[in-house]
Amino acid sequence: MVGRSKAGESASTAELRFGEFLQLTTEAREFLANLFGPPQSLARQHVLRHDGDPPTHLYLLVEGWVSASLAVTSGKQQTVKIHLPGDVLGAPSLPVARAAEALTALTPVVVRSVSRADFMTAVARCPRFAVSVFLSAQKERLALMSTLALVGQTEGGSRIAGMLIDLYDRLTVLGRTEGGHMPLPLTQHQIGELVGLSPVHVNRKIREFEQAGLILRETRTVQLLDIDKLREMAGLTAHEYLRDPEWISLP
Amino acid sequence: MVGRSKAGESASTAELRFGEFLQLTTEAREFLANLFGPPQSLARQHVLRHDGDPPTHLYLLVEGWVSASLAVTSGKQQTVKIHLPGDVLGAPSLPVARAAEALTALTPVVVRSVSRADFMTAVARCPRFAVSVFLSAQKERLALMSTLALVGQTEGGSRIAGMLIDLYDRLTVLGRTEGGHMPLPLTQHQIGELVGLSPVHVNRKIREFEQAGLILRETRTVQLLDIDKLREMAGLTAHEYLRDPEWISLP
DNA sequence: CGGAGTTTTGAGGCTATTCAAAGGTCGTGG
DNA sequence: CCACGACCTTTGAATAGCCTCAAAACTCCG
Repeated sequence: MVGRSKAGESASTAELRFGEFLQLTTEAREFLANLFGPPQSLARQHVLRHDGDPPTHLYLLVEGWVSASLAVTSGKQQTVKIHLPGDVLGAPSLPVARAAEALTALTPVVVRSVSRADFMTAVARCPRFAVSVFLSAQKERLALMSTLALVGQTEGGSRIAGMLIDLYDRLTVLGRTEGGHMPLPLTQHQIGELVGLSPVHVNRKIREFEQAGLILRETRTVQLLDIDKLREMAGLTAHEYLRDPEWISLP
Repeated sequence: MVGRSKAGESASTAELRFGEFLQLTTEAREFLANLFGPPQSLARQHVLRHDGDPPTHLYLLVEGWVSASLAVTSGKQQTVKIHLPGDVLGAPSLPVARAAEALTALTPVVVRSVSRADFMTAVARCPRFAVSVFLSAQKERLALMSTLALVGQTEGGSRIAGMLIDLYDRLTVLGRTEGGHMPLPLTQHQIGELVGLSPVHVNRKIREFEQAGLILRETRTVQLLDIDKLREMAGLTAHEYLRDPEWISLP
């Protein structure tokens, strides 16, 4: 693992996602390594794709955070997903002529791109890949459904707790948390766009959390002091994802 | 078209969905006809699946309306999707051990079921089917993203307008609207669970809509009197879905 | 050190919620 | 066919949660 090359690391990012539900064969590893283009570095604030752009490419996020957001008339924006390393960006707009979501780098990022033609060809040619990306898409649906439930049915405190727990759990899988400690490179304004609250109200709630001893803020970082309490506030049932389920028989 | 058999009608329901993005081959038609089991009738209020149940099957909705909803602690519920004829029910829970969404018949319904094993085998064996269901899944993600944007960023009136327009457009594709007229077999409580408002507030807003001359209510039916105005209130950009895009090359 | 962006705080107002109760509608059983 | 009960809709009043506006304090980068 030590001294692995840049290309090697990128490949492992791809395997992280596409091997999530299915064991990867050596052949599939080979296949994945060549599907995505070379790593590209982009600065914070860079817009990978505006909404309305023709969705010609998908991106594999290798490093950094990216937001996917929708504009509503009245100038407001809803962030529908915070993408973390390993995520595939831009897939929801595959079946439409103009991209629905804007993709914006929240931190400096590294991505590898693939044309939608190449991506869909891979889906059609490689059953293992098809099953994998199909199940990933369903997982994303579940994530959106959970967020919708949170935003639609709970008050501010629960929403923010839910957002923190979601990011914490996902970062933990990536090995990027440590004793309740996690990176959080989001402004309070951005948190508001994520959970459907005004920046001012986000501030008051976060402040309450801190005074209640639930969290501790540092620069671009938070420490979750009472994860169980936060999880309970969010009030969502955690999902147990299946790996290599017996009911999938590949040809 | 006249005097078509029950089985024939069911098959056409399947083709409606799976031929949405791709032309169906005769072979694929054959394939689809045998994938789903026989039509089953279920009464209104019947729960096809509780949340927490093992998600052993998917369902093709042939006739009627079905809601997919998530429970949050505090006893509230968020309806994440109103399913109409042609929809596939239950797919989001494919990758998890216990179903996240409950599926409830809002009207008397007819469904055809398929085991998840058979469904996933079809994905793995038939590239055309894989591409089709993959794109359908992305379309569902877009729908959820739009709903989330509506619920997260707009006030009550816009949310209800958005819900009406969404259902109107989907029913129109199915040929079930006529001059602004559409079926609406939802209680105001259910509308509230859909858009994140209390039943009382839903009532007041709907009442306002009626007094403003935007809609006209009849039993289990609404007439949209000013569709353009409602669409503007919703404030979401409509998506242009692609059929048989040139960038999909099948083996 | 300057300036842009971010966080914090206060005040007032609006939207939506809860609770409670009355009035309707519909299906069902007598 | 009518009467009853369950559910749904409607209305009012009080309250809670959140928003907007505005300005001050702070942070970070150049």
